[in-house]
This record gives sequence, C-alpha cells and structure tokens, in this order.
Amino acid sequence: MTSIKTVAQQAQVSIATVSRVLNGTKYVSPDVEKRVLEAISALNYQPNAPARNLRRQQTLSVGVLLPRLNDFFFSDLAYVLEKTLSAAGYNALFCSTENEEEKEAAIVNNLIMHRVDAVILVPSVPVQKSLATVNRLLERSIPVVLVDRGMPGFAVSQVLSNNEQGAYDATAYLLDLGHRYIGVIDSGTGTAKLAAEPGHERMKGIQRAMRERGIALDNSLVIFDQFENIEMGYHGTLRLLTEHPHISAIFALTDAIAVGVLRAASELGWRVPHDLSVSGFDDLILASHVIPRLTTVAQPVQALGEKATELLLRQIHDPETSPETVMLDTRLVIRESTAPPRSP
Amino acid sequence: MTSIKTVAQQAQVSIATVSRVLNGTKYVSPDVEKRVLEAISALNYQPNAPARNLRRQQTLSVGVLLPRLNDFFFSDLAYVLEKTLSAAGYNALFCSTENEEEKEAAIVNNLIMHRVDAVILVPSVPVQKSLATVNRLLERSIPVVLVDRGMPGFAVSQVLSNNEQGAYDATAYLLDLGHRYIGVIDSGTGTAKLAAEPGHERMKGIQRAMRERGIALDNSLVIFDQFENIEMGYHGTLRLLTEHPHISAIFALTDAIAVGVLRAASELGWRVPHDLSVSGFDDLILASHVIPRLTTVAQPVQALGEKATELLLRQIHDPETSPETVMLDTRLVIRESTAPPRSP
DNA sequence: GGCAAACAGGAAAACGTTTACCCCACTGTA
DNA sequence: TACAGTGGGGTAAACGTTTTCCTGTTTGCC
Repeated sequence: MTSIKTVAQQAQVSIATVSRVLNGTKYVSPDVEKRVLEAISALNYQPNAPARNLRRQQTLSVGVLLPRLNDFFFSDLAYVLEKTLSAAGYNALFCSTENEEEKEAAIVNNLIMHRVDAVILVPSVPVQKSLATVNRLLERSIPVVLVDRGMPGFAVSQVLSNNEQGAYDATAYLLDLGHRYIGVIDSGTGTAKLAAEPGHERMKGIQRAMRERGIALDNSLVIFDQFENIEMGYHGTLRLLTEHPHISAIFALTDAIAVGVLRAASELGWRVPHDLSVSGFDDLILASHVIPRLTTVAQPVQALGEKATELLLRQIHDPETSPETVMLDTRLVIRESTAPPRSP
Repeated sequence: MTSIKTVAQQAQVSIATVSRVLNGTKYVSPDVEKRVLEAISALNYQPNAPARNLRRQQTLSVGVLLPRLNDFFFSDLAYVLEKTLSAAGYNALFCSTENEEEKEAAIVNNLIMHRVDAVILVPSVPVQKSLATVNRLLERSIPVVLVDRGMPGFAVSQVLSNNEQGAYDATAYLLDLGHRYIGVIDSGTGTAKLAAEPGHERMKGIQRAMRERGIALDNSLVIFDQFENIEMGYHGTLRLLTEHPHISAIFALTDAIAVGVLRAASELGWRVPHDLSVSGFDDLILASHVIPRLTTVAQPVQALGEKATELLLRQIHDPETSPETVMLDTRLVIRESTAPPRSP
C-alpha cells in the first residue's frame, strides 16, 4: 500500500514536508503544498492510522461498553454516542458486555491493547462486578465515564438519569389517580441492588411516593425474573394478575417490560387502562406507538450522550480534572395507558 | 506505558524472546518462559496494538457499516455480527451510514486509514449510492461482503434474504385467505428501486403472487413516505384506510412499519384482524409481543450474520476466492394479525 | 573425542508516521 | 558589506512491535 514515502518521492519533497501539509503543522510554500496535494490524490494516498497512532501515542478512539447492542434503550444510547463522539473527532468502538463480568474484563483488556483514549461504560449490574474493570482503566490513567448506572462515592465521572425522581413522579401520578395496589416489574437481574443502579433508584422513588402518602409497599407485588425485557414483563404480569387480582396498576421499570405487560394483560382479558393502568420508563419511540400509547418516564438519552462526551473530552484534555457526577432530569409523559382505577 | 522492552529487562531476556512467548511463535525453554510470564504479570503489561498492527500489516478488525445503529432490525444484525466476528478473532467497528452517500464515503475513508482487514456493508439505498464506496475498497483489495441489500452482477460477496419469496409467501397467504384489496407500505425511501434491494424484491414477490392468481396490483394501494419506520406505517395507514376504505389487508414491508399500522388502525377504529389483516416482515422479537401478535416473514438474521462472517473469513484467508452470493430462506410466521376478510 | 546438526535466544531491520533538530539561503539592518 | 535573524525544508530519531538472520551452545552420531 502506498505510503508517505511514495508521496514524497512523487512530489519531490521529503516525507517531513508531506506530513506537514497533511497535518497543517508548519507553513509550507504554496507551490510545494500544491505538488504534495497533487501527489496525494494522484496516488490515492490514505495515511496509515496504526503508524500514526503509534507515533502520536493517541488513537482518537474511545471504547463504548454497553450491555447489549440490540437493546432498545442502549442502542438508542449507542446511536447518540456515535454522533457526539464523532462530532468531537473520536471514533467509537462499541462492545456488548452482556452484563457479564468476564466478558467486560476481556473487552477492556482488548481496548487497553488498542490504546483507546478513553472509555464510556455502562457498568454491569450489580455494579461491583465492574469495579475491577474500572480500576484497571484508572490505574492506567485512561479516562472513564460511567453512564446510566453509577458507582456512588467512587472517584470516576458519571452521568445518570434521576431515576429516583422519575419513578417517584410516575408512582405519585398513579397513586393520585387513586391506585392503591400497584404491581412493580423490576428491570434488574434479581440480584441485590445497590445505590445508583437504575433499578434500585426507581424502587426508592416508588417507596418514597408511597411513604409520603402513607401507603405501604406490598413486597409481594414487586417482581423480577430471569427473563429478558419484554419476556420479563409478560411473565411477570401473568403472575401478578393471577396471584393478585386486586392489582389496578403496574409500573414497568422499562418500556420494553411494559410492552410485555400490555401483551399479558390483553391475553388475560384485562383492558388497559380501563381494568389496569400501566406505566413504563424510558420513553422509547416505541412507547408512543404501542396500543394504548404508553404513559412513561422519559429519559434524556440525547443529553445523557452529550454530557458523557463532554465529561470525557474534559478529562482527556485535562487529566487533572476531578471526576464529576451529573444527574439529568427525567420527565413524566402521560399518555393513554393510565387512568383512575375502576372501583375506587 | 510499560512496553515490551521493560518486560524484557525485567525478565533478563531480549525483546524477541518476549515477543515469542507472547505469540507462541517459537519454542522457548520453560524457565525463560516462566520468567517472561512473571515479568508480564508483574508489570501488568499489555501489548501495544497499534505497534503490532503496524508491523504485522493487519489489524484483525473489520468495519461494519449499517444504516443506523438503533434500527430494530440492524441492531439485531449488529449484535449477531459482533458475536460471530469476535468468535473468529476479529473486532467489529460499527458505524451508522444514515443511508447517506457522503457519510458512507467518509466512514470508509476512515476505515481505510485504520487499515481494517475487511468490511461488512449494508449498502445505502438505492444501491448505486454505495457503488463508489465498494469500488474504493475493492481497488485497495480490501474484502467486502454486502449484507441485506445486494448489487446483482457485481463482483462482490453478498448475503441476502430471499425477500422475493418471503413477500410472495405472505401475499399468497393473504390472497388465499380471501383478501383482494391489499395495501402495501413500502420500506424504501421512495426512490427508484433496484433489483436486490429488499424493497424492490418484496414488491416483486407481491406482484408474482397476485399475478399467479390473476389479480392486478392496484398501484394506488402502494405507499411510501419520507417518514422513518414506525411513523411511516402510521401515516401510511391513515392515508390508505381513509382514501381506500375497501382495503381489507395491509402488508407492511417491515415489522417496525407494522407497529405503526396497528396503531393507525386502532385509532381509526379498525380492529385487527377482524376489520383489517396485517402482515409484517422481519420477525423481530417485538413482532410476537405487539397486540395482536404479528403475522410476519421471518428473516434469518442469525444465519445472515454467520454467513457474512464466513464469506469474509474465506476472502481474507484466500484473496483469490471469487465472490459469492448466497441467498437465505425466509419463513412465513402466521400469528394473530391476519384472518379472512369480513365480507368476502 | 570430533564434527555436523539442531536448538535456544539475541541483534537489528522494518512497518509508516511525527517531530526535534539542523541547515541553507534569504532579508533587513547597522 | 557584514552579520544576525528568519523562513522554508530536510535528516534522522523515535514510537513498540515482529521477524529475519545470526551466533553460541548443546546434542547426537560415528
């Protein structure tokens, strides 16, 4: 493949000069520059990134670790991250961690070998699983930004949605509609929850809303399962509605889960919102297109991505910057899947 | 950052030896190997991929260009490609082309600079837009595999679903149920279609099914729009059902579109499948969870990804291999969204 | 015991850049 | 006219590997 040397010969200059016009590093006279540019396009020359990265000791690329590339929410996140990162001149290297410790570790090893300039990580749940990973990066002083799932008190930049408040809002809304028996289908994996994990924070918000209104949360109405996403909502709802027929509302901690809820309700002959109110979380595009349109808590995905990139750049440019945790507001979006309970 | 040189010093050997134990390139005696391994783990050494790639003249990474990372179908494809490629020892570099010529070209330039070993491309539509791109790669003898959207007669490997047959099956099924007025909502961008583009192939399948049964396709029942996905299905259906109330079935050329169809039908008070049959295409997980469960044509996403990787590897290992086009079978999945028309 | 062959490991070149350093030929000033 | 300063461009080192070639030691065989 044609290298900078070929270009230099063709343009009758030294390779240093070629490099200079390539990078605008130093003034070169117009005629020489012209010769070089002509040679470049004549030879169809493309610089060799590995060589450049080796010499520059930077790759202009950042690793992005998500639980799954085809998850509704995370693929949206991936999309905006790709946009914001590339706008900043960085390449995004997307990887699926599958929420598995070992896979995450392996990927991070790989990213370290590739000398990424930074890493954006959605930690695995529970977040301790990702602690070692994050430390490996930090001890090599590779900037890290956590997204969506946080590690409270840990010296690393984090950008999170205000899951507690979001869940509070949705719960308060349901309660104020008159619902007293609210089923909850959890997005977690069923393991012990920690602070700053969305599942845990959302549960906290739910509890706060109920406590404030003097209502006790019936733990038997809180469900999680081994299923994934939609399936979890589906099976969870089948269980909830048959075992607790007095339930009048279900809070699905994810829109994907809510899709499963709607389906199960329909199969059991419960009409939404007439017999059962349903709220989701995330506000995927899908949420406003299911039947009925889903009441949900909107996450600021775009802002999440922008903020993450911003913190990342700051850390890259000034390694001394102290880590920062930013929390972004959610927004309750009321649509058609919620209504007052039938028999108050 | 600690390099191979440091390891060599620490282990009291030459860097060549370190390299050898790293790559298992040549026998090294057990005690020396032990010293090296100890030094490696003591120093927490990770090889420098840019340097390695520069020297080896290969990067073990392949570019994967998809229209959008957060599209339902393409994110599924991305997911399986990541799996199959990484199983083969390759890194996947995912990029969104946005179905735009210029963006695609820019991305490919970038991938060339990074010296990817190969490229998997879902061409933009219409596929001529991607011709230059593909040629740029081929003239640098970078293996290319086209997925989902083909370029018939072009000397490049391609792996496609049998869209024509799939659409034929679904249409035949609808016709045999007794439907005569079938609306079609196209997945294309509204531009002129070409052979091997899914939109075009599916239309051909529809036409064949109707022709075989002596029925003429009413072109005014075929719709495409500027909207994206779900929105297109939604707006398209609103138009179709109000302008052509005698329609008894809609074939959405994508499951995402079908979601929009269901929503529009519901808003207009058409019950599915009682008043309107709906078929999708793709068989996303979502398809079996919307209400009613969607009749659709299953695409072999998994096989698509596996086959693409297979062809890719073959080309990488033997550059002389002649390109190959493989077409994978689809499968009609009958669920609840289709039924005989009300008044035959 | 001597010699060829095999064997383990080292020295150094090469991959394609960027950049520090150097040099030559001007220009402008005293 | 001489000389310092500057501007344009070249030389070569360095980035961290892999790999070819070479060397010195050991082995095996007669």
